[in-house]
Amino acid sequence: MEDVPLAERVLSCVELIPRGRVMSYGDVAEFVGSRAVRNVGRVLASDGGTVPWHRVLRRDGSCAEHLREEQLARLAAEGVPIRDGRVDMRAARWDGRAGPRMPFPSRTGSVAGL
DNA sequence: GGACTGACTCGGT
DNA sequence: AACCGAGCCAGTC
Repeated sequence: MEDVPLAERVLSCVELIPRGRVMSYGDVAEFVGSRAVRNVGRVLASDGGTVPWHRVLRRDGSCAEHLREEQLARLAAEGVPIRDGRVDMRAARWDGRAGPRMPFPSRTGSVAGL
């Protein structure tokens, strides 16, 4: 994770996202130790075909136009909660550092998935 | 070496 | 809630 190109770190991170969970572009960037949040999208645009790119979306749960349909379809198939065309980030957002089953640090005080 | 780009994010209106 | 403008930085030309 040091001399490896950012692009590879990004791809590795995306591969780690468990089924049924999502991360925002910003989360991925932070996870790989970069603030190049825009590059995450660029990396996926060129090499995303090899990783579960559909588990990466915007912070507000919406996603890029050209991906919206397929992304939502795939996520829905994995059981990701979707409300009115956007992913329910509160419930599906995954913090790689904390682990797949961690409840959410309560911005809302409630637990994920409820 | 410099300028441009983008699957983003955030704060202010 | 939606729109706008500015900041961000690795890759590409």
